[in-house]
Amino acid sequence: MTLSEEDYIKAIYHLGKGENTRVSTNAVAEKMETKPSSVTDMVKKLSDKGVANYKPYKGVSLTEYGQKIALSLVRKHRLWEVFLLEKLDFSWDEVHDVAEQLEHIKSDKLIDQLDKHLGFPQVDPHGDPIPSKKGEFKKAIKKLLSEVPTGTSGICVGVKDSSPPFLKFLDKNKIALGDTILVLDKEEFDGSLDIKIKENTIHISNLIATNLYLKITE
Amino acid sequence: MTLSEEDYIKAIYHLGKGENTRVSTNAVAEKMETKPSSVTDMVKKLSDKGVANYKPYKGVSLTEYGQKIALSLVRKHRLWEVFLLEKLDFSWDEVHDVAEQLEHIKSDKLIDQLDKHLGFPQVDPHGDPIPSKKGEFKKAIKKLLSEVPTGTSGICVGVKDSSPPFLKFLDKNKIALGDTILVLDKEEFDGSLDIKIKENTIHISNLIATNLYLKITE
DNA sequence: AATAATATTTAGACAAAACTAAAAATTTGT
DNA sequence: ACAAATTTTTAGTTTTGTCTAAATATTATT
Repeated sequence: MTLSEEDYIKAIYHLGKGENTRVSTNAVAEKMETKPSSVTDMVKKLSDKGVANYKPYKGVSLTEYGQKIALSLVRKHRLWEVFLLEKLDFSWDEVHDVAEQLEHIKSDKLIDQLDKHLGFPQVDPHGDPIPSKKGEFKKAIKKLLSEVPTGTSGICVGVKDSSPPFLKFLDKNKIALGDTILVLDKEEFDGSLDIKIKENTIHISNLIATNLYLKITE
Repeated sequence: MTLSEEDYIKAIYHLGKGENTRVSTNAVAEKMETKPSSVTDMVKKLSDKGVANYKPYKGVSLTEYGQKIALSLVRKHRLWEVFLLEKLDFSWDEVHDVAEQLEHIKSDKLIDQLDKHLGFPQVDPHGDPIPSKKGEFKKAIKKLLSEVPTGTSGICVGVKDSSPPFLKFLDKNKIALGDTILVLDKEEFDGSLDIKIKENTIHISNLIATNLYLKITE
């Protein structure tokens, strides 16, 4: 697969949210920052190659083969993200763009050894699961911290309220995007909770918990 | 620079052996495994871009700017080679092809952090020096083990005699390509020497020493 | 159900990087 | 120095991936 073909495969995969749903030409064009006519040309080619399933005016989906390729790209992307964050001290928001380039490197040995070097991680820095070599992986869902049951562990991936006072609060309590959070206990009465975050145990109010998004894998 | 342009720049650089000498169209074509006419087109383009200096029928050389680009590519290539060998357990002969892809990744932070992660190595697994961020580096030369003075340290990069008995000897004495060798002592009388190789000190005959190539940086 | 709005495809063109075949310049051999 | 051999360039094509503009199909509106 060429670089460009791989990018289209990934776009179709992500627009279909991992399900094998048809996606529209315009949706792909917007995601790829290209024109719909270019998309038509490319999905025809991908169809000829047995990667995609294209019906004029009806959108595209990936074939089994196409999904395999997509999952292998996702695996590579997420492993590189872990590498950049853990070994090269990149920050949470810097990893994506470089991983976008690294995912196209072609070498099975490279990715197997990278996986080993990183200790076979299960999720990337954004809390998304890393597909296995065979393409198996658990789904991840995003939930408010206030909505998960006691005992749940997840990765902090976003805030609902992004006002300066709230962000300042997070900073003061050393809660950052990318941190792993474990819910230790929930107080029925006021909805406050005890959480473990980076070796520390802290107590937070319900208001805080209703403004923090967690990504959890089932 | 595009991927293809970068490959041409590297080819011109290496054919000129790092010196800023003119190289012929045919030489570039052979190295790039392409046709001379394609080279003519490309070097014209590189000239227009201020990267190369092309005179019809007289060959090409790199401008100052072109040399900077070449050195940055060499730096990236060699750092990735060290990474593959030291962190991902690649072998001596597997690193080149993958590094050839990785060297095109565009991210200054990536390469700076990789350098740090590897402990700022001075040479790559083939004994070739790694240019600094600014493009400075020492020259490396290849010499027979028998010809270097006592106290010299270098990397074993090749054999003159590649007959099975000799290769078997090397294997038995645990001498492999990529190993660092330090010359401890030379015996005037028969030209035999004491060398340190991977924590072990061994004694080898002159015949052996005249068949092993070492790469040393001044 | 007819028309308007939107989405998609087709047709034709372009830039990058390669190729082939033929022409032109340079180098070599005598 | 001149013909032969070699090297290099030019001119014209091809492929990949993109674009614009025009045509066509689908969906929405009244």
